[in-house]
Amino acid sequence: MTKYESIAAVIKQRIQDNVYQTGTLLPNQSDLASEFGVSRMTINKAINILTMEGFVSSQRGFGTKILNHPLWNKDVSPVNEYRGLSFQMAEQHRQIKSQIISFEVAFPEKKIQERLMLTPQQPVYQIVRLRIVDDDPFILEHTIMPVDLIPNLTDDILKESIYHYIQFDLGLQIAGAYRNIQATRADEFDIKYLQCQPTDPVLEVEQVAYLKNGRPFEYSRSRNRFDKRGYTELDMRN
Amino acid sequence: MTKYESIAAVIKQRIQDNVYQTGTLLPNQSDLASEFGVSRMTINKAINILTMEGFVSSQRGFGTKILNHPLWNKDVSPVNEYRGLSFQMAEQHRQIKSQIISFEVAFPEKKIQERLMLTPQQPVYQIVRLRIVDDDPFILEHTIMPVDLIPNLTDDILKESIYHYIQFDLGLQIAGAYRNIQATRADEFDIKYLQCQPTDPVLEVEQVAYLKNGRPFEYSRSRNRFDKRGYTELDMRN
DNA sequence: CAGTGGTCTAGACCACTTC
DNA sequence: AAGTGGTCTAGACCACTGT
Repeated sequence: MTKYESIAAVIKQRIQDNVYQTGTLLPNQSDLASEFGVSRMTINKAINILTMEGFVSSQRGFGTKILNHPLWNKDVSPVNEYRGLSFQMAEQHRQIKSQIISFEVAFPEKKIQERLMLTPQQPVYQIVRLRIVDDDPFILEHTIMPVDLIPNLTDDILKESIYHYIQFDLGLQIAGAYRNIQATRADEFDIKYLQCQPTDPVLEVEQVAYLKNGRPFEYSRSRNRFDKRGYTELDMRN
Repeated sequence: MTKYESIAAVIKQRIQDNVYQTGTLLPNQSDLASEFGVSRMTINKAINILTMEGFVSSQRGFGTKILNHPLWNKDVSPVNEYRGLSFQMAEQHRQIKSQIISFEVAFPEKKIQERLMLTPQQPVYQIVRLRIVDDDPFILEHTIMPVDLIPNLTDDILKESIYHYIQFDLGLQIAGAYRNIQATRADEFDIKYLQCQPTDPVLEVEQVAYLKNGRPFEYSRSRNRFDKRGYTELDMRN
């Protein structure tokens, strides 16, 4: 934990505890620097974090205003995506179960070769999981990963969190992801496992996730019941 | 234009010109600092920009690898959203027309009062526009904005870019936006103006956009023909 | 005008990777 | 051990805001 991260956490707590009130200004950066006994650049970095997370907004020559709008809660996507759906749901005290529909190894088809930068001879896992939240079918997840990058994948890991396994057990560093979100019609799989009607729309999140070394390690298509879940994000900048 | 922005632009150009090749490492930060005649922190900030934009990925103790994956092109969303759809389409050399379906002033209903933080007595614009790209109906956009914040809105502005008017003519600073993306069924409006079938799914992007002073200035629902357009984003971090 | 945040410097120390 | 990027400092100058 760096200094600017801890300071950001403290200020965030003060906002949530109403020590700093919504609509008012934060103390100026010099004062905060004195209080925390750090240089102003460190305060600046802390405030940048809070800006990206939507807690404050700075204006040169004026100050840093506290926003903390109730609309955006912890459900917003980018922040939580890499901790996986399991983590996200636990945070909201919701029970998540993962039912493994299929779990196979095969050679990748052409589109997957391109997306995951593989040769036709590099085997991949092909996983289909149904994510069930509070006993309702929620998301049907088709996941494809290169075997050489994610070795020794087991049923037990799939039932828990793949992301936890990748980051903590394998020690791989995630750089980010490319996503494409679309509305589609329900296909046979959706009808069967998500228990939806043939005429129901489905929200599909297609994702390619990358490691810091540049290698893509996951291609996934998450098919969401349209009436159960949307994709939410907070997009703030300096 | 700051130093780190110009340096980021130069390095980006070198990547696109293959002076720095995909898969190799960037020169180290000290060398780049010498070359550009700036301190290393400035180089670091430049590289942070390139990281967020998906061009490179750094690993402590190793170096900064050049990614530049062909998958993500200029169509990715967060970067372009605030320049408006007009700008985005112009960049891709596509012709966009905006047909004004309706343009009224009214008192806001309850949901809008909450979203835009208004009293029942503060009037809002209610705008419905059909965005037509290359002669095909693309998006049906329902936009609601407070009159006091965005005065003197005219048909001419609506046919061009609202975002240009807000940022350049009114001089307002945009902080960011909250979005919720869902799949829904086509309603009567969609069928009529997007020319879709009653059973077609529709991709709806619901957005509340905020100014730096904390005030929300826009609530919009963009209804996209499911077969014409998805929502794409690149989500990279340090 | 005084006060604010944004940028920038020239160094420093440290965590980490690779050999 | 050598080299890398991440953090941090103590200052400085500047652009911008309010009155």
